[in-house]
Amino acid sequence: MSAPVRVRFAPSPTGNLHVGGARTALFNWLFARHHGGVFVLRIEDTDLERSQAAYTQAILDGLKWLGLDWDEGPEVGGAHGPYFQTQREGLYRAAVERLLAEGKLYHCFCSGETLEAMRKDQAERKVAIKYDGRCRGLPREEVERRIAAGEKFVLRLRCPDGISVEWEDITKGKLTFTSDLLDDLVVVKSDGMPTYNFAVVIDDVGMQITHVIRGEDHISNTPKQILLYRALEAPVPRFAHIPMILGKDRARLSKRHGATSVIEYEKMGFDPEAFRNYLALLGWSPEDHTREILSREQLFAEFSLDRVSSHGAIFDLDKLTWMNAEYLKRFTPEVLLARLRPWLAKIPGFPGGYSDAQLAKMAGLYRERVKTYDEIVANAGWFFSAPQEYDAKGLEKAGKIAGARDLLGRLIGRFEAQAGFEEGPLEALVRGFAEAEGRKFGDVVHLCRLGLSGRTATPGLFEVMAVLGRDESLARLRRFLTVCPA
RNA sequence: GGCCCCAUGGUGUAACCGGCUAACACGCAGCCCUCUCAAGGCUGAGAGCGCGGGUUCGAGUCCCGCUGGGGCUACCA
Repeated sequence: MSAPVRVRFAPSPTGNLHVGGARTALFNWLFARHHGGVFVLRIEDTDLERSQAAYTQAILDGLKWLGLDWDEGPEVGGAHGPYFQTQREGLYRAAVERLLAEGKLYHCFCSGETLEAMRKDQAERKVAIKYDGRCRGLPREEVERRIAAGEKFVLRLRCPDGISVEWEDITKGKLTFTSDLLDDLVVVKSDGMPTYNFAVVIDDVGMQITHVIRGEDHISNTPKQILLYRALEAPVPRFAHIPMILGKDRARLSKRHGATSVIEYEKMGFDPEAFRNYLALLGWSPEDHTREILSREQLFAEFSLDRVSSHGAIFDLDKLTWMNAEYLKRFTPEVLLARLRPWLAKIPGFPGGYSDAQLAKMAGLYRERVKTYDEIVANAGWFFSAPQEYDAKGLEKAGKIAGARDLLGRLIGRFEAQAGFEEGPLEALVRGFAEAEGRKFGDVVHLCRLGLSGRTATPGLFEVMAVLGRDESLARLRRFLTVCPA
């Protein structure tokens, strides 16, 4: 038995959950579930300037919306907490003291301006930009004196020269870096907070993370972190760097490409399961790639890091939309109604006098006609309030039907005489009526549709009438009679 | 500038350790169905696998170079 799989998603609360982060979280979650491992959520809030508690909540909400549940982390706790980096200062300090005692760190008093000048010079000389180590050999007395004098300093890790740092990345294969190009990275900032690279390593070690699955933008951080693992004499986890999610121009997805945070997709009316399914297929595919609609159980069963592709993937709203529609089509009317309720509630007049059964039937009528939840809001409003106006094109067409108003009048008479109000008999009635009148069935249908909805496009007329009910249908048609072209 | 990653139709992917007429899906076009709109069914266009060299009987699949794209080069994460 190998050690149990422990993975983590470690966002920093400086914004909402982005689709890139969401996909990273998803892959971690799927990997953990596939292996029966543990999925840890850790909040990296060491950037005091930009971190906000509200964002932490937004990220948790985003993960919950996607249905990604974590086994350890905020709200659920766990044996390896705390799960906020700002609450783990003691752990960092202990590590720092140890490394300092072992001579693996050193104090650096260089100011921002000094460093800037150094980099500018290196840039001009077209040489690798890195800290030149000028504080590396400061005498102990000088260090102590300057600290006592209240000078600001950071702590840097002494990086070995001339060695090659490499690891076998699960998705990228063997990756190699020369330590000569690596900075003596800052481990503790002058405000006393650990830097990202340092905190990550301390926490991944402390939380016994076995696999680090993250975006490939972290590849170049990895050798630095490996050096840190070595300094700490801690086991190095496996790494899997997954490709970025890109905009249509192949640049990393950003606001200018459109919506980037998952909350925006929720607001656009996407179903979380569909969104999650779509995200799973961005950079990964199951062995049988002809199947694309995958339940969470199927994803758990089939997810594997070695089937993650190695190049960036463009986020395709069209395909996401298609997938969303596929999900809607698979829902029963009752399930659809349940998911739709928050959206329906925005419609003036909702729920009118309709029973849940009627509402479910209505949802069912739109199931194959809308691709997102908010489309139904835009299209089904007329169910809840009679039309105040009628589609201009529709009226124009009605005007071309000779004697439309009288025709409609006679049809209303027939409806009034009709005992029940089920779609089958209604259709039979209208077909018979059209034939008797020598009219095209379609003309009669279109006239009714316009009268009932004010629209030229709705679900099937007779199904609509059955849901609206006898009284409402007749009331609407009678009103339409007063404005119907003669 | 330096370092690193990547490269199959418009998009997402597939093609096992080299053997294809390069597959699936989205999107697109046309047709069918039809009371509208959808949905559905059928058909089709669209890549010869970034480019150039190798290796091999044979390469999208291996090697080298180039080009292109992306990422990182912070006391941000």
